[in-house]
Amino acid sequence: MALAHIIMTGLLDKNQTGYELAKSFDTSLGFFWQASHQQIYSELRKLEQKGWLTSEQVLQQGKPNKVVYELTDKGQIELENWVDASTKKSTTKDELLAKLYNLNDKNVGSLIRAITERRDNMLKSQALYEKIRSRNYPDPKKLPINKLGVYLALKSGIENVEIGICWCNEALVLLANIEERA
Amino acid sequence: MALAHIIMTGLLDKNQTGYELAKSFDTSLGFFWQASHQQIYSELRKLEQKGWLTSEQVLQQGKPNKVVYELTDKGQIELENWVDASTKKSTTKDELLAKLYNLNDKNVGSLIRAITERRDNMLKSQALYEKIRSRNYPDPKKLPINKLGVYLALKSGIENVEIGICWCNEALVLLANIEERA
DNA sequence: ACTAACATGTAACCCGTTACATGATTAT
DNA sequence: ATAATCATGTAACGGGTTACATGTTAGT
Repeated sequence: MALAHIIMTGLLDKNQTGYELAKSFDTSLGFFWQASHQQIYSELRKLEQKGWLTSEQVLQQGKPNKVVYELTDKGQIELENWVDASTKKSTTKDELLAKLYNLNDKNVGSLIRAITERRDNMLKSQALYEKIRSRNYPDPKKLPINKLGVYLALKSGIENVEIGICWCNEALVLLANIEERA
Repeated sequence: MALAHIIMTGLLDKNQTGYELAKSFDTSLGFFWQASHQQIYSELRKLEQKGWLTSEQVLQQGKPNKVVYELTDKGQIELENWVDASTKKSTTKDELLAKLYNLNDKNVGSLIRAITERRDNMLKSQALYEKIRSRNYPDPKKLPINKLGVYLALKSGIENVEIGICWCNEALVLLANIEERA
């Protein structure tokens, strides 16, 4: 049931469409949860049926019409209950590390390419997160309580990409040595 | 299809039962992939049907009989193709960070408890990983190629829990301040 | 001409979780 | 007594992925 609550979390600050929420899942929400637009649209309809959200059609010209969702009081109560309830452990699915278990002199090249690709992605994420940090959280000591949690989540993301990038660089050095010998 | 290949990876070194593989998913494989025993048993049967594994019944006394699986040549080829194929991005699902977005003076207490629990779990993981490191990888420079990949995966896990623990500690300090004021 | 952004959706399928089930042995 | 370890499994349900579908406007 977590996706439901994360979508509602995305609607705390401002009302949004499914499309906008999907974009959030590519950026800010994206470093701790992934969801496709199909999942989001279908979940939004379920949440409205439960009375946790309301929706409003907005007609547009030159663009498709859109549906803007808003959190209800009932939804807010549900969110609070979720926060207080027990929290599931975080999970990771990382094919790359599994592939590394299979390292040999025939597949070093493929693995070097995969690690390089990961590093490039992480560098992009890092740039994005740092931009958000310098814009919205230049002085973390002065944050009001309602922004502190978001800041902590961002910080976690930044720290993770940082060591992720270091790890990629170190791994690439080690694997480059092997490839030379082969 | 990744679970299939990760199970086969688990059978590279030695033949194992579903039960033993499930335990690996609680420890070594566990920091980059999670799977329940139900998933593992059903996947093992599928893999045997595809001819990527073979199985052998081992009768035991005082314990339930067990089924030991072995990787076939066909399975090894399949594994190699998987390593060379394109790698999916790693994904994370982390409820705790989502809950932090909802931080307010009423739920600080719950969040402090959740972060404390996470830190305790990470400390346990850290102890386990460090034990594995000191036992099997005391001198990483002298590792043969077939152990280097596993070492790199372990290193990634160790680095992740390390900064994870630091992050928890910092977060707890910040949230403790808020709780005092409330 | 082609691609990206905008905006939403259906359908089929596979993956993953939860609950339930069995039954002996060993340790606290 | 109670719980943990060993060892495997079924069934129901819900979550998530992949493929397909539509149609305009703005930029290269």
